[in-house]
Amino acid sequence: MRISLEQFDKAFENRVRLQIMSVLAVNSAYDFNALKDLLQLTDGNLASHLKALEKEQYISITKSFIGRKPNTQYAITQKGKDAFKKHLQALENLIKQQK
Amino acid sequence: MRISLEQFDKAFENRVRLQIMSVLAVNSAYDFNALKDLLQLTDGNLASHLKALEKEQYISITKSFIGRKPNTQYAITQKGKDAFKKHLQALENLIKQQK
DNA sequence: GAAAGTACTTTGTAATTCAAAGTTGAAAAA
DNA sequence: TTTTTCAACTTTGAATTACAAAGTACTTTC
Repeated sequence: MRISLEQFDKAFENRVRLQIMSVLAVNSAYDFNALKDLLQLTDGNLASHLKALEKEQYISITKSFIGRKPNTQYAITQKGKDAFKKHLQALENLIKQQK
Repeated sequence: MRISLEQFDKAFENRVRLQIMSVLAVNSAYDFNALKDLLQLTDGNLASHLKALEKEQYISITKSFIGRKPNTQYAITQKGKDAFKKHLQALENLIKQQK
């Protein structure tokens, strides 16, 4: 017997990125500072994880101003949704085997 | 709101170790070559992942001979069971939020 | 004009991952 | 009895990843 490790998405192996995707999957958009607060990360670290997800085209970035303050919103893309769903399915299968 | 990233176990972040734990959770024991075959890894790579899990005391190692050949068996410990269960619970919660 | 806030980027260091090569000890083959 | 083989590692080295901290650019508020 063999197990394919490729059912799991490398981009979601890190728990910060897993959580970011989880948040963006259930919220139509989320901004930088709210994510930073939610996940308790330094801004540099958060920015680099977001960049990694953007590089995979799993999230999109929209910059604007709210009042006079700059605001960056992150949203999941269709590609991101598909990939995340597939990853969760793989995790679910693994969990199911345990029961 | 805040999310604790610590609900996820660092030792299980890597998908090789996640799969090893999954196999050992449902099999009372598994040997080196069977794991190697199952996961399609080089022996060095597998040995290092097993060592990482042993270091956490999540698995135990039993060396013996089968016929005249050396055989190393790996088994999950109680500590490993508890940690793995907790990790799966965290994953399950994350999945549940998506539905 | 100084300080503060947003959202980065850069820098530097430490940790992680992996393949490949080397090692050990016992057994089988020559 | 020397050699080869096999199991199960350990070591090495290189690439990648993760993270904090510091630096940057632009703007606004004091």
